[in-house]
Parts: sequence; C-alpha cells; structure tokens
Amino acid sequence: MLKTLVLLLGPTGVGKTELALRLAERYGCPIVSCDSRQIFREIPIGTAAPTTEEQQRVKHYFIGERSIEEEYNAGQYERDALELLNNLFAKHDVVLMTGGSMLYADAVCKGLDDLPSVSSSIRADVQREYATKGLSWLQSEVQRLDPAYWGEVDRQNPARLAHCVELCRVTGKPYSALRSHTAKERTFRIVKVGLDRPREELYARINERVKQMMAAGLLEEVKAVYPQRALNSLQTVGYKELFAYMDGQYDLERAVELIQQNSRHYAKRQLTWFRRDKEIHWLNANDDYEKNCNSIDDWLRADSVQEE
RNA sequence: GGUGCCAUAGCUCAGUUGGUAGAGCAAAGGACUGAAAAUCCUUGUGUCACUGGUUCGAUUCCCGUUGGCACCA
Repeated sequence: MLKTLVLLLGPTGVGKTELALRLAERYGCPIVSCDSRQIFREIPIGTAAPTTEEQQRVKHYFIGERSIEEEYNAGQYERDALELLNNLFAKHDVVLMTGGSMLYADAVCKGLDDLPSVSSSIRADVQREYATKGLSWLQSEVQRLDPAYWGEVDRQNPARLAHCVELCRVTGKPYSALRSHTAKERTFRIVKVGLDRPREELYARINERVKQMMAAGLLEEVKAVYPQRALNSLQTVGYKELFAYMDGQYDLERAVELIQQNSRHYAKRQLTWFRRDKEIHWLNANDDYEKNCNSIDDWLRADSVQEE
C-alpha cells in the first residue's frame, strides 16, 4: 500500500496542536513536528510547544530534540525528516506531520537543492563587510558574482544577497547555477491539509495566547537564555522583544504588545505562503471535528485514486 | 450653570492664508531554496462631528447643536 504523509499546516495559533492530537489518535500514528523553533528544548513556552501531557497522549518527533546552541536549518530538517519518515512508514501506512514552518514543509515535500554548508568564518566575513560597506556593497558583489541571480533577486533584501555572496565564495560558482527549480520525487504521497479561521478570531487567539505564555513564565524562560541571545535559534518572536525589554528599550507592557503584533505579522506571512500552494485542502477550525475528519478522509481517497 | 479649548483615516495627530486632505503607528496585499518565528517589497476616500449662514465655492470663516477636556462658580 502506498504510504501517506498527512501534512497539517496553518498559521500560528490557529489550533493545529489540538487537531493534530485527535487525528493522530484516530489514525494510530505519531506526530512529526514541522516547526523550526519547537525543535529546541530550551524554549518550550514561547514557541507553544506541545506539553508533556500532550506528548504522553501521542508520540512526537522533533520537539525539544536539539539545543539552541546547535546549528539547525531547513536542509538539515529535510534530511532528518526523510530518514525518520522512512522508518515510520515501516510500521504505519499514514503518518501525520504538523507545523507552521513553511520552508521546512516545502523541504520535505519538494526538497531543497544540494548546497554546500557555509562555514561560520565565511558567514562572519560577509557580515563584517556588509556591516562596514553597507547594502550597496552586497548589491555590487551579487551583480559581479552572479548576474543571473541579480536579475531575479529582491535587491533590497540583505539576507538574500548575503546568502548568494556566501555561496559564490564557498563554491566559486554563481549561486543561481546551484539552483535547479525542480521538485524532488518522494516515495510516499503527501496530502496537504490547511487549517484556517476568520482573521479577527485568529488574532484574538494569538493575543490571548501571548498573555498565557507570560503567565506561564515566558519572561523567566527568556532570562535563562539571555546570555545566548545572539544565536540564530533565538531570533524568534517572544524572545527578541523580551531581550529588548531587558535591555531597557521599552517597558514590559510594550514588549508584550510587540510580541502579539509580531506574532500576528508572522501568521499573515504564513497565510500568504500557504495561499500560493494550490495543493492545500482547507479546513475551517470552527467546523466540527467529525465534519473535518470526513473531509480529510475524502481527500485521502480522492488523491489515492488519482495516483493510480 | 459660566468661560475657554478641542472634534480630520482603526489609533495619535498634521494641514488646507476658503478651491473637498497627509504623516507615524495599526491594518491589508505580495515575495521567499540551508538564518525562514528569518529577511524584504507594495498599499492611505476619509459623510474633515451634526445643523444652518456668508460665499461662485466651506473641512477651513460665522451662528447654533451634540460630545470631550480644562478652568471658574
């Protein structure tokens, strides 16, 4: 039988965790997390990671498995997830994956191109030159090293330009030549399910959840990792704002407002990404559970007929 | 009760020496291949509180009404 990955996507705060638990229990399968921040064990509160109780209900993977000190990224996740899925499909016909990290989900579904890793010294060199010479330096470097990429890149975006320069330096080739723009084949089929709800409601839930995180001790969690604040894993909503509060940039009330706002912005970006993906079947979080289960069952059947 | 000030975008406000208006924030839309909870791009029509007057023309000046704030009783 063809193995199936059910991928439950949706913006932060929409209610993925609870629905995923019920679906996993229904299918008798574990949950594979697709979340670039819940994978770190030091920051469970601010990332709304599944609780110990929830993890006792259903076996979870990629929750709290890494330290914030470890380098982790979408390419590593693709390799880890494919290996795990290969093992899980030996025992399960259906496996549930859930999370909101768009690029991580795409890495699993379509694959990323095989790029070399960038050493921290090269990254630091590029950052230092950018810091002293500014955006125009990055722009002229990309023009010089990779004219093709210059023609398509977002030229105001230092992160993209810097990444291109890094890879050109590592490989000695234009970054764009390393990009294939073709999706990789997978040995399992993928049924994408998106969970959404009215915007106003989503934002109200996000705002409320931030308050709950504060009540649950988010500030203490942030204080504990303050010394490591420069790590990429801590460039995260909830942490960067409270670091700034600790530095005296604004008061606690303002920090909480900013966490709420940045979470809303994040949710909006997720929705923009998901909207473009026409493979996603959408569910309304307000519909009752039985109805949503029936919809998913229909999609599982329809997609399997299509495959044959 | 009296006097003064204020009423413009979801919010805070600017402005039009009378020719129907613009910033910041919020918000919305978009991009996205190893930092992705990251990093970027685009978007400002609103009975200028309401009624009447002056005027070719009023959001702008004047009368009144309503609401808010301050001071005096």
